[in-house]
This record gives sequence, C-alpha cells and structure tokens, in this order.
Amino acid sequence: MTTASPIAGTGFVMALPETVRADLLARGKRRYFDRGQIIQQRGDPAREFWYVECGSVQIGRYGMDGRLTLFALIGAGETFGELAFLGEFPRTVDAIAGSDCQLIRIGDKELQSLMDSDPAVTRLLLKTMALTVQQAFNLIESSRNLSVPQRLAQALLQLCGDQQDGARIMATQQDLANLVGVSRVSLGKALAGLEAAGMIEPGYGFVTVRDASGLRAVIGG
Amino acid sequence: MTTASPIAGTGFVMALPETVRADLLARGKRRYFDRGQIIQQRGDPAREFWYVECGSVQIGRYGMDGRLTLFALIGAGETFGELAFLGEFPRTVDAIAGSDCQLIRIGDKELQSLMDSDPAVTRLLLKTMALTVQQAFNLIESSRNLSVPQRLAQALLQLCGDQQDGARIMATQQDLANLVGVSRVSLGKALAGLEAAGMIEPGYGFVTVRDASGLRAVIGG
DNA sequence: GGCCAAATGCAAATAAGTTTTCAATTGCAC
DNA sequence: GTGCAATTGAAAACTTATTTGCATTTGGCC
Repeated sequence: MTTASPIAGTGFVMALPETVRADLLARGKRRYFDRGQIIQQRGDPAREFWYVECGSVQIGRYGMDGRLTLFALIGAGETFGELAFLGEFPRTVDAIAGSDCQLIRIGDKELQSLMDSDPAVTRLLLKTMALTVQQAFNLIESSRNLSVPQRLAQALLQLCGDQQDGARIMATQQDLANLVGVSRVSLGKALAGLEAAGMIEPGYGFVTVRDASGLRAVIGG
Repeated sequence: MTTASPIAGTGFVMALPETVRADLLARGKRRYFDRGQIIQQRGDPAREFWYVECGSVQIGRYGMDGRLTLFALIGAGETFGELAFLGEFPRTVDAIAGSDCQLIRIGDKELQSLMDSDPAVTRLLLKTMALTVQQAFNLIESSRNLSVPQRLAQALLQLCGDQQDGARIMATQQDLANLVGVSRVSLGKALAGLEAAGMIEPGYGFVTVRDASGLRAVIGG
C-alpha cells in the first residue's frame, strides 16, 4: 500500500490496526465539503485532523498575490492535519476541497487518548512524519533537478497511486500546474508531450494514464 | 533561540532539559571530521544520530550526475540524523562536513532509552519533526515564488541565526548555490546585487552580513 | 437547443537562469 | 616568495519557463 500523494497526506490512519482504526473513525464526525470550499486556513488553531473518505483535498498555501502553492493532493484513505496538531502550532497550510468530498473530523482529544492508550501509536506517528519529511525532500530535489515533463510524470504517477494504467486523475491543468509549480502554459506543453508519447490522454478536467511504465521511464532518463 | 538552518537540522537536543541533555551528550562519542569528509551516505543503516558541537555539516543528496542538492547547513548546537532513525528506514540523505567539525555520535540505544524513560521526549521529537516539515514547506514555497536574490537573502538570514549584523557565514558561493538551488553564476550575480545594496560583503570563502534588516526587506518586497 | 463559465489551446514577446569558457584573485603550503 | 589549487568574476550563447492576450472547446444549466 503506497501513499498516493506527494506529501502532507499520510497513511497514518490506514496503517493502524483494523480494529483501532474502525474505533477511531467511529468517534469522528463525518463532514461534507463542496469543491473549492476551504477546509482549514493558515493561522487556524489546530484542534483536529482529517481522514478523507472520498474525494480529494488540496494542501498548500495561498500567497498574498493570490497564487496557490500546492504541496499535495490528498485522496481517499489518507489523512491530513496531524502536523500542526502534533507540532502544537496553528495551521501553517490551507486545505481546499479539490472536489466534492466527504471527510471524517477527528478531534485532538481522540488522537491524544489514542496516543496515551498505546505507545505504538506514537511510534507510528513518528514514522509517518519521518516519511513525510523524506517526501518533502524528494519534492525539493525533483523541483531542482528535473524538467517540467519529468516532474509532471512524477506527479501523475503519485496521483494514480496503486491503480496504474487506466487511472483517471481528476485534476485540471491549473491544479496540476499549482502542484508541479509551473505556469499553466508550461504544464499544458508538458502534457501535450506526454500525450504525443502515448503515455496519457488529457481530458476536460482530468487526465487518463495509459502507460505508467512509460512515465517512470521519463523520470529515469 | 531560533533554528539557524533551513531544515533537516533540528534543535531537538537543545530543547531538552539541561540535565537530560548533558547526560545524553555524555553518553555519546565525540568524533572529528575534516572538511569535505562524508559523515553518512544514502542507504547506510540508521543506527545513530549526531549532535554538532562545532563546525558545520551539509545535508543533501548527490545526484547520479554528481550535482549536490543541499537541504540544510547544520551548525553548532543542532542535531541531524534522527529522521531515518525514527522512520526506521536507511539514510535517505548524505551528510558532508562543510568545515572541519566536531560531532557527538549518539547511538540508537541511547535515544531509545531516553524515549522510554520519558514520554515528554517523544512528544518533543514529534514537535521537532513537525517543525521540520513546516520548514520544508517553507523551502518549497520560497523556491517557487521567490527570486534568486530573495532566496539568497533568506538563506543568509537563516545561516547567521541569532547573531545578526556582522555575522560571518563560512560558505563558498558554490555551497550557497547548492543550498539555494541555482548555478554558481546566478548566485554570484545575486550576491553582487546584495553587495551593491550594502547589505553584505562577500569574501573569499565567506560572506559577511552587514544589514540583516535590509535582507529581510528584500524578502518581503 | 442555446447560453455561459470553466477549461484548454495557441502564439509571440519577455524574462530568468544555465552552460560554457576563460581570466583574475585569494590563500595556503612549501 | 613561489607555486598551486580553490575560489571568484565576467561575458556570450543558449535553454527554459513566464507572461500576456485571445481563440476555441467542453459541459452543465436554463
């Protein structure tokens, strides 16, 4: 079970033992967000974290100029928001619903009591966060050393996760551009390149992956 | 007490209570490294972490093409190497002595027993790592939205830490270029720009900060 | 079907940073 | 002091990505 998104979203909840997970999620409250709706904002107190049941969530920061810097697109089964909570500081990132989505809100008390009840949970959190840091490093390294098509290929592979060929990624070119960190124009060109190579098929608001191993080859060479 | 380096180096040890810290460091073994010497490499098993007594350590990754991607320059009082240890995976970054330096090696057993003896330590580790992730996000955001001079100003400010005006940063232009993520040529130009503004004085193998608040202004606008 | 906003496609001008090459300078070792 | 390697400075050609403006397409909605 690999993590589908670049960073910031973790498989923490998924990694919990079945019964513990079910119990934790049962304690949470289900909430729904429409596409584009803001789930959390920089500066908010961190009193909860979220589990994504379905849909996708964008994690990033709005600059004062309105530009959005995305760090991750979180998908079903993933978690976000533990960071600020564990770090005991206010939110440092914004979370926006990337599509209509259904989340479970887990309060600080629930997580705290879970941590208290079982030291293995804390251990798991440490492990998860260490992984997050490594993924952040990967992102930095990629953005410095890889070309836009390579970074796009990388992002697409991460977004389609386990499901490989045939996966449909629900994201606009602008979304992908915010994620990869380039302009929409550049992203469009990169998409066209990958399409010409027969690896993907761009659609209106989505991208279909046709040849995942081809994408991997793009990154490698 | 702020953290002097961008990321990857943490103030974990410094944040420990005085007596605990002294005890932990006393258990470690002091080791010396010459400038340029490799302290740890990607893939190495993570059986220890390091506390920097003096000198500086570069944390980054060598690409297959020989290029070095730096994530942080770790200075005295900071710690590195807990990540892979806590994540229970092999080293994912290389560490190179940025100058002749003196480190204390703290074995996994020591940290483990410290964690077992006091739950607050684990809590502190979580907090520290959460901070590291945020700093990684900062780095990503900067590299996407700021110009080279701005990023350089940011790096210089972080490198001089508490000590502001008059601080001498021991790093070559190439080191800074690797840290900021640009070519030496671009970094040289950015340095020249800041020098023209009277904010810094470049030297041979070092940079002196003359006007820290000026540097902050560069980042802001 | 027709309208409309969102999303995509396209092209030219511009800006930013890289690469490459070579010269000049610095500081250390002998 | 001399020699040498490391570091810095500088210039030109090149590559890459951005910006800007507008046309086209798509899909939902009335």
